[in-house]
Amino acid sequence: MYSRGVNTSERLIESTRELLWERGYVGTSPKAILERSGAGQGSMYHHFKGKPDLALAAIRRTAEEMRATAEGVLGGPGTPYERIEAYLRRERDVLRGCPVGRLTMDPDVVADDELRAPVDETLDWLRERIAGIVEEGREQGQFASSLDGEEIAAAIVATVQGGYVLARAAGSPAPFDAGVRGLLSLLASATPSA
Amino acid sequence: MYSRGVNTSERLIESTRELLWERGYVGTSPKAILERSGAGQGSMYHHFKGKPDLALAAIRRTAEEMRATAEGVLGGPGTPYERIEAYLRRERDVLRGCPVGRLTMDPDVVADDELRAPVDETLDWLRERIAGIVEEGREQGQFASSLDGEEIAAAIVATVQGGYVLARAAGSPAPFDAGVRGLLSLLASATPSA
DNA sequence: GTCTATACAGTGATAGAC
DNA sequence: GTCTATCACTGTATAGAC
Repeated sequence: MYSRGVNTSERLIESTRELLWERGYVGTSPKAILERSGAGQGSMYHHFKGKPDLALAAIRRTAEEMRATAEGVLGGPGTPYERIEAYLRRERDVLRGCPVGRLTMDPDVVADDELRAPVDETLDWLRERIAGIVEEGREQGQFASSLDGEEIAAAIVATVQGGYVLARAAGSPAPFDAGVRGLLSLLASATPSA
Repeated sequence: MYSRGVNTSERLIESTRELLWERGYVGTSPKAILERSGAGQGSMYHHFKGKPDLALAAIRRTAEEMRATAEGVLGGPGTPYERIEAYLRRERDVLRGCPVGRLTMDPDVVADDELRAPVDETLDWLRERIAGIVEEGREQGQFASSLDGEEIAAAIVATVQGGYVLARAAGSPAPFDAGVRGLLSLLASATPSA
């Protein structure tokens, strides 16, 4: 429940974001959204065309937020390795998983191009952003020239996304942290001089 | 009486396995299972206590199968690096995702210890199995002694699980393959002599 | 073991009053 | 803009006949 200062449309979107993160698209019912937001049936269908429309607004906002969070770390100070390390080690609520990545396991999201688009664009942007940083590191001689920026970036983002899977399976953040350490140890040893 | 082919209980389990893979636990209804298996309502509740009980049987079988498939590659011939490469490059229906890993995004599976157990045990076994191979490679001098077997194994399994996420987001297997190549390039360069 | 009938809450949406 | 009423349909399960 949100304070009365925030308008109904806003509360609906925020409640939907929470539920999509917790239960996914298939597992989130309009009824649950209404209960959490404190809005009535009529309000929801006044502001949004239906469940997919509201979910789209929620997914777009979550995607934007994830992008901003990542950019805050990746665009920070430090060497390429340090910025990648900062991204990998950044504080996360590991057991909750990634609010964007989890949507890829939702059949109704993947089947709908409009719902999938923000997910695709965000993860694509993230890989490109990291690929550029790896290339930067190569040019500076921090990484071996044999490395491919896009491939390393894909491995980095996959390690994070897969780390969530392992952590949720285990009921503990430990496998996530182990994977991150493993990847960083490989990256650290992939220097031209090593 | 085997003359009529596969028995009903078997068909129910197989149909449930398919649906869990395609739509997850929350997205799979008893009705859909009955339609796909050709069984009637009564048969299902005769053989199984309900949806969770049937799902448990299906998940256990899928987990066993995944383990056998992985062991087939990891226990094969070749150096430690080659066996890990064989595991990473093994043919996969990438866009369908991992039938075990995808269950970790299902709130009702993660919330139920009995349903989560086969998922946990399988991914845990996989990490341990690969960790042993990495240790083997270290002892043989193929991998740098600075590497930690369990950490590298976590990174490997996470790259696969996360690769599925990236591929499904993109609607293409390309990011999965890129991540695998990236990880292998890092592993290949993490030799004591490199 | 399998079938049909039944139950009853939940889902996703529409209609119309205020 | 928001509310309540209503609706057709699905989800999950039980009962009892065959």
